[in-house]
Amino acid sequence: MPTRLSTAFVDNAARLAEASAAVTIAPVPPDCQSMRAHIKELVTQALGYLKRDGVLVIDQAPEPEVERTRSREHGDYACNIALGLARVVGKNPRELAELIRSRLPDSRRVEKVDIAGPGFLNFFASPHYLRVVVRDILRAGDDYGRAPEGSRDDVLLEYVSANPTGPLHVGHGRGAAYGASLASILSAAGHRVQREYYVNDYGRQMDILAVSVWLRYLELAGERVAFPSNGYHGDYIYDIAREVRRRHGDHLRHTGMDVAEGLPVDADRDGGAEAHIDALIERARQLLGEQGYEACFSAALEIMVADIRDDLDGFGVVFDRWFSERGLQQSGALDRALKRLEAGGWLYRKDGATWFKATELGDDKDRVVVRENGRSTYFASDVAYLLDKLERCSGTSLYIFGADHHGYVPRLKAAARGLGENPDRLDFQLVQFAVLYRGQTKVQMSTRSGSFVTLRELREEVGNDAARYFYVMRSHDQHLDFDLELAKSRASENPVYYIQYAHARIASVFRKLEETGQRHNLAIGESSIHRLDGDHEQELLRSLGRYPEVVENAAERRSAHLLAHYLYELAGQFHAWYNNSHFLVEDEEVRNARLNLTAATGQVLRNGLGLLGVSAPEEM
RNA sequence: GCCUCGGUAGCUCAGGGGAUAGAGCAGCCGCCUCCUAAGCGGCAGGUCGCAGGUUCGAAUCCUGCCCGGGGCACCA
Repeated sequence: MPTRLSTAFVDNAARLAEASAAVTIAPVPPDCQSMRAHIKELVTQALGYLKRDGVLVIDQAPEPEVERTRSREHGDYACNIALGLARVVGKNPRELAELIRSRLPDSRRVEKVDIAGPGFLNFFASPHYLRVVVRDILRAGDDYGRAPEGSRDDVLLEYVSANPTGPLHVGHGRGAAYGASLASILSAAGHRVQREYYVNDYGRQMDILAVSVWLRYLELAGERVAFPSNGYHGDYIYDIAREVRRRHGDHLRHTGMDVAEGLPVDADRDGGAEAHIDALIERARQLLGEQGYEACFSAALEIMVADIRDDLDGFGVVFDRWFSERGLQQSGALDRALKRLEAGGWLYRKDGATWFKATELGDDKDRVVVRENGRSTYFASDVAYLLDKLERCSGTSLYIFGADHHGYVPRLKAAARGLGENPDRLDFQLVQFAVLYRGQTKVQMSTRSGSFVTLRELREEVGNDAARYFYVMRSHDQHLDFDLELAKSRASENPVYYIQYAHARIASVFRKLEETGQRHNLAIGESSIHRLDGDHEQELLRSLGRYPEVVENAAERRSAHLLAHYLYELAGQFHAWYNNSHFLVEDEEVRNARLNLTAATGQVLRNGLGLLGVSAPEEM
């Protein structure tokens, strides 16, 4: 197949775009595209030609699916479009494949195209392309694999959003690691990403926190008070109480008698514990007054949020905004959202409460938005926050929930409909649970037993790198067995160390080079890149070239584990090559070509690990 | 009961319409005078839970069943 400059096909593309609305042209120049996207476009254009010339009579050409082949015999990429389209246009698949092939624009990235099996189009990457991969990587550096910002729709990603009533535990850790990695991946794939943590700083659980803190505060002050069974029992409550004492001295002190007098019995049966703690909250409000209560409440909130934030920061998990639920009330956003539902006729009153007609919008039951007691529900805040998000973000509002929250999906979609918004702009990713193992034995997660439960303890035990990687190495959609022993192991069976070791080895090659007084000459390496003809080298080249589409794919499928797997594979290919051949050879062409490939591999490992929040050490 | 995620090698998991189903670990056998053996190579290992269906083609989609995780608040 003769080669033509790729600009030619861009021109073709532009002309075609005018000729046929069915053909859409991506705004990304071909050299920045992943190979997969590039081939997709070649096929799309061929279909466009066939359609324009009346050879194919179709309304809308389907978007071609291009996949990497499993076996080398089938080239590098395969497209099955002819198999799917054959029946629609009444031709046999192989014949159709031949037609498509005949109209494929030339590309220097494609060596040849075969028609195989029942009608697959098999694309073989050109040697030119494979060589250019190394050059591109070394030139783009940290930007290799990054699509231009804004080339995909904007995403507002909300994740973690754990209640600030206690420290993060290992379950939150998975959502945090997954969310942070996904945010980076989406951003690399060209989405503009806003990361948000929704702080539930309003409602009964927060009141219980405030009261728990206050009671511990009284205890520290020397009062004798019974602690409610439904309060927060963790030791961290004492820490907060100490801080409250430091700030407010004895100003919030009342006698144990005054606190306890006339409260319903704290009993497990018949909701006694609930009634007890509610009464306790009321009592705190009375005794402390609005200001005193608020002092206690806000200290508890502030300290807890600061702790969570510090924890996440230490884990490399960051947010652009910490969105306050209370803020929704204060700003009037909540009222506005309810009015919007009201205006659409989606609210009604029953039993003294205000209900949202979720059932008519796809949920399985109606939801209360304002309780009989006049307080709005958590769901009402959710609706208000949703509205706010959809107004602030032109694209997708992406939620990362623990799997136990899956029931929220239909009600939030219903809310979107009720607000008059398109529910397809919401995307929900459910993160399944992680179970910790120490070797073969399951780690019990009870707070009581003192075995570890917090994210911080996990990070301290296995380190941030292992924790970040382990959390995302399985599909988020899948239960995760997290083996602490494996995570700490410094051997090849531990995938994090295996990958990091590959990176460290690469750095060590360059250190060794310097020690021997030699220099890496990029230019010689580039012009000699054709000397990389060994099987291991060819395989590495192919994998390196695949990186951008791995990122693309991981973003589309919201699957960080695809990147984790890829890096593991890439590291494996490097180790195999390393063991199989020497880099610091006499021949200056071969040496520099190999050093270029080595440097490129290091760069891709670094970029990929960076997206996962894992460090790429120079030595280990 | 309803909703949801799953059942793929001894174990942990990829693959989620396509061409001979893949890794790692565990098992067995090999590889350091040489840039990190914290590594590499080889062998062995599978009725893709079961039964139907759709399709030119099903581990993959649909239905039913069996087995497991999780969820179904005027809680947050």
